[in-house]
Amino acid sequence: MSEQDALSEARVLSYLLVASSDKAKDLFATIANEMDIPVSVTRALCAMEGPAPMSELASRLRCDKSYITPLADQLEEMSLVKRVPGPDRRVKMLELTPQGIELRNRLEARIAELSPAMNSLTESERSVLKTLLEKIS
Amino acid sequence: MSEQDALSEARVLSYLLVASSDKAKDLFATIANEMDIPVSVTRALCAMEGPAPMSELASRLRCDKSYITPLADQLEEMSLVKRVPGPDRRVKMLELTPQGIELRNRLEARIAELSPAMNSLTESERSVLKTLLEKIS
DNA sequence: TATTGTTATACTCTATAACTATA
DNA sequence: TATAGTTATAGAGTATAACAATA
Repeated sequence: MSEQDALSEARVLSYLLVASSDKAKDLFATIANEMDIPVSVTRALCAMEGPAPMSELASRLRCDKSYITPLADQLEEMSLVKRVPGPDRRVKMLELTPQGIELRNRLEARIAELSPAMNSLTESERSVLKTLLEKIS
Repeated sequence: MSEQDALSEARVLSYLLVASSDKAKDLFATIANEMDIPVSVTRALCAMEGPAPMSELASRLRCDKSYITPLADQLEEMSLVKRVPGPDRRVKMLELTPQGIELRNRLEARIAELSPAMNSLTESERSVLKTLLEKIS
């Protein structure tokens, strides 16, 4: 591969990453709209596993902590998560409620139905993609 | 793979796509900041190849055409592109100027230096990633 | 003094809708 | 009537900075 091709590859790959993530965001928007809930809520649910400090959700969503407070408020109002005490008294952990888990499961199912990654790739391709994305994240 | 794992995979993969593309956007922001130009300009330059209608840039950037007008104005003010006549008189094509090409080359070089995709993946891994991303785009 | 989360505010990005000119 | 681009405006999403409580 020539040096110029290598440079051009960097640009194209970065552009493709931006484009495909925009597409993933469109998918969240479509599903959020179907389910009549805010996109921010769907993204938060997809980023949550077990109980974790609010600051960890901020880092997973790559946003400022000040964005998490009203988001967590909304999630609590919708009874999807609850704030629980953390290891020290400054920390508040977010924990999915049973309703939160149930909604997250429905989200997963719908994403699986609509996602181009699920529809256009084989199982082994998805596995490779996941590995590669994890390497660059 | 169990059915539940397949669902969870869909969610995790979508989350990873969003996260990695956000990271790619951060990269553009960092470089734009270094070069003291707007992020929108860097993204436009990376999405442009030969002369193309303004509407095509909109579709490459996945934005509304109304966003392209002021962006093209800015690109012209910076002497990076010029509007040239298209196949019919409604269409305006955007064409990179020599300065535009020069800046795009510098952008490419900087992306190649900083991009996690270039730094953390081998050449063959990048090739696979590009193929997979193109499949789902 | 440093850190977690909160609050109030401001800003950036981008879309919507109405418009002009071509087709 | 439909399409490409333009304009003015509005809205969503998110960050910044100052603050409170705790470490």
